[in-house]
Amino acid sequence: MSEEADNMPEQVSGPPRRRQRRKEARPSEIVEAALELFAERGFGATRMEDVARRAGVAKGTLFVYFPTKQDLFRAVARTITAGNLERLQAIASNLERPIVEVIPALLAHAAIIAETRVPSLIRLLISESRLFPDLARVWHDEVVSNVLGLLTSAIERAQERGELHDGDPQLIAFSIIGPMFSGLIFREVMSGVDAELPDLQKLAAQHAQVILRGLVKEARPEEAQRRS
Amino acid sequence: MSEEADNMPEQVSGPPRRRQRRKEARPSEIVEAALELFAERGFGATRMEDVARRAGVAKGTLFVYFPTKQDLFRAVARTITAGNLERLQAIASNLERPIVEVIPALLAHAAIIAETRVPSLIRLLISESRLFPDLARVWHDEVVSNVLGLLTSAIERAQERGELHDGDPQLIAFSIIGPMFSGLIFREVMSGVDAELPDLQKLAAQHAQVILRGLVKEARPEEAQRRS
Amino acid sequence: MSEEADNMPEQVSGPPRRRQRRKEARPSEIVEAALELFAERGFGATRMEDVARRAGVAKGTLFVYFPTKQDLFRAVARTITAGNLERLQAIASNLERPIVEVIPALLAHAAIIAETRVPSLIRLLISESRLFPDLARVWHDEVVSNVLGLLTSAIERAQERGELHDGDPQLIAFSIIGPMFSGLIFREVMSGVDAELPDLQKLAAQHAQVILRGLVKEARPEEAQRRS
Amino acid sequence: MSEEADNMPEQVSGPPRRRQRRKEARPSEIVEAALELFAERGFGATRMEDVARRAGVAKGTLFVYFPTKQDLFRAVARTITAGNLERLQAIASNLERPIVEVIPALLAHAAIIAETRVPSLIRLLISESRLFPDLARVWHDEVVSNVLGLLTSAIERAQERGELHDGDPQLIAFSIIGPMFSGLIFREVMSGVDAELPDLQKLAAQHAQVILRGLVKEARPEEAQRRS
DNA sequence: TATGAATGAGTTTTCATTCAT
DNA sequence: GATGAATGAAAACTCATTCAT
Repeated sequence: MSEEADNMPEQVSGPPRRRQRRKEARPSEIVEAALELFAERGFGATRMEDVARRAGVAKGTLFVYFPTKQDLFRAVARTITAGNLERLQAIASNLERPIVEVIPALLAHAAIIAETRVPSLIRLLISESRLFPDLARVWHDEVVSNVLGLLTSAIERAQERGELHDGDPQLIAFSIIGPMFSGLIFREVMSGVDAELPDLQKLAAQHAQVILRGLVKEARPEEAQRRS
Repeated sequence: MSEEADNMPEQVSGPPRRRQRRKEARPSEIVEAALELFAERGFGATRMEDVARRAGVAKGTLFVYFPTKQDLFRAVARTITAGNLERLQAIASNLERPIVEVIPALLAHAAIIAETRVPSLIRLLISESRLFPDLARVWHDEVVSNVLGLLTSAIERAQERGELHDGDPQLIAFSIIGPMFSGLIFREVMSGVDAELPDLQKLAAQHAQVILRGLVKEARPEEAQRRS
Repeated sequence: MSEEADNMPEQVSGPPRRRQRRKEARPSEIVEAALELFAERGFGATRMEDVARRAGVAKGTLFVYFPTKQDLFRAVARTITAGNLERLQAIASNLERPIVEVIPALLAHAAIIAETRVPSLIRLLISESRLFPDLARVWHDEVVSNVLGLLTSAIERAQERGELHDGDPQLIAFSIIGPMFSGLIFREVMSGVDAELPDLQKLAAQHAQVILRGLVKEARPEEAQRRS
Repeated sequence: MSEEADNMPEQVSGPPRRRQRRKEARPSEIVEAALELFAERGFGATRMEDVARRAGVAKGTLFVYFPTKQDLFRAVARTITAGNLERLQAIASNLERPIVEVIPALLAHAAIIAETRVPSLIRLLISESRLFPDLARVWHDEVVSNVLGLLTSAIERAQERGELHDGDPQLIAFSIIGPMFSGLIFREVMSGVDAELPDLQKLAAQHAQVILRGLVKEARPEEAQRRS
């Protein structure tokens, strides 16, 4: 397994310039380093010393900004949440379009996200929400319920317009997103296994087709696709 | 005598369950106790002492059967896998039926599984596969690829029979199972949050309807349902 | 300054017999070692590692019996208090005698105590009651108020019998004991200084004479002394 | 910016007292702040950061004037000693008067001192003389031996004049001052306990009466008092 | 000089693991 | 085998002290 400080060239090279003063930058540098390590190894298996090393600061410096390891983790969690809030804006702004366009776009977007480090952050949140119960709450309130809420109301509107079949909109949201989420977790967990990983790009495209065929009333999803 | 008894650390876990002293059962009792605790708290946050207490044995006894904590975890992982293999037999035996029957049954089955402790075990595997890379491999080889494989070939056969639309069968499998898997993880992670949790029974029923409509060629899924 | 492990011959000699099992004895051995070091250096300047070394156990063993350093200190404080309670019995049993006998005996007793480690324990309590507020309370309730209370009521009885001059009995108690206490503290604090330290034996004898002359009505304290 | 501000450790000590920025005053302001904190918490439990905050300067500034924490403590000790030297002058100038006047005045003076912060300084010296052996020496040479010396020679002169009974003058000094010293320590240590604390004013008056009766030859102490 | 962010040696504390009984 | 007291390496955390600004 790879030790830390392997892919952070600016750290190891040359004599470490000591005692740089950059109070503004420090906390976020530390949070960023911690985020990487927590995502790689989880909370318990990450040592403060490793975080310090990756952030390029002394062990004690961490405690200048974060009194305990748990506080550091909470800051990391907040950063993750905040980062995803931005992403939400982009999604939200698209949800006014016709549902037959929204769904493929949303799924394609999910496939793109899967190429970022978001999947490993999701894995982190799934793992550590056991030990940090409020983590699940924050993540729910600030991210999950938003995505789900926006999608759900878009579905409701489409149902009211008679475009979609009836059905609980929240569950329909699961029907739409679920396969992408599962694929993303699958890839994340199985990345080390030399198994055939699902191509999320293709999954997005194919699932869009299937789910639209299942959801859209009287519609030839093929036509819908063609239009977009 | 025990003047300091009030200073001794009190464990969070309940009263020690003194089980029947059956020598042969020891290892599996220990594994069972460890399974519960690992699922509750994760590998890192579970102390061997807690496992011992819950198993009703002395700390040292754990090491008689499992040389290290990691070995204990591997035994736990093996048990989880084995447990699910049995479940697989049941699923497999049903996959010969017409696909319009298989899919609703499979989803209903997933909804039932969600009521067991399987979801927390899945969470455990998602969490700890970071630290135990072979865990992901074993889990993949023995469980996931089996389920996915069986379902995939059922889909292939149905496609060959002209019952289903074309499409990558493996990705179709994700379209089918993904929403249930996601709902199950959602419930697991958000159980502590007073949020509206998806009803997996309903999700299974509704998703079956939607996905069949999306997948089945020329078929009125309603008819399919009626037939079953 | 003398390093530890200097006056504990049985510790250093020979290969340390490891892993001796003496659960009964351990806590008190540790408390005893801690007591010595706390008395020598105070709470803050005593390292747990030193306590462990002096007690002849591993660092971790301390934490088996005392979850925190503060808990260890509290156990030490309790031991000190308990030890002095025994001493109190001896004093109490003598207080029924005529006051002219009681006072010289009490002062002589104080001079003897001064030869034990009690003075350094008193110093410890004076020092650390700042950081451990309940320490002062316990010490007051269990020791000080007892000594003072017993002496005070002996004085009251003597006043009622017309043997002693009037006056607040509690303050008279200070007049009696105060010089011995002060001398004891003086010796404790100044022991390292090559100053002339008061001989507490002589102080006890002389102060008895003086204070009796000041307290006893119509009495020739010389006669009182002669009788005893 | 200061996103983590809420994670920063909040100090127990009050709001930073921003004092006038008078360069010359700096060292003594620092010493004063340190004096207060050392007296409140002792040397070990006082952090340099606390001292800086209370002195209204930056942490680094302390080290401009005092190379180490121990040096700061020594400066504090010197200040205490110096402060008391002044007090000594006042006492000394009175010791020429008749002993029956000197003793009550001295005791009354002690009762007044008890209302200042001197008792907590005495406690500090008692506590820290363990770690700072020269502290005891300085304190002895510059304060204690002076008081004791002056009082002792006053007693000697009175003995030579035939006013007082025979006896070791130094021990007589303990008989005189001891109760006040003890009462002062008692109040200091037990101030947090809701116990009955001795009234030092009354103790001074009553002990003066008692001790004079015990010390003065052929004298009615009542007359002596009346004269003063 | 004054500052306060940064440091790192030193302590406390944890807990998997050992081993005498 | 079973036990649980004891261990000690490893981790979290503290704080006097340094030094770039």
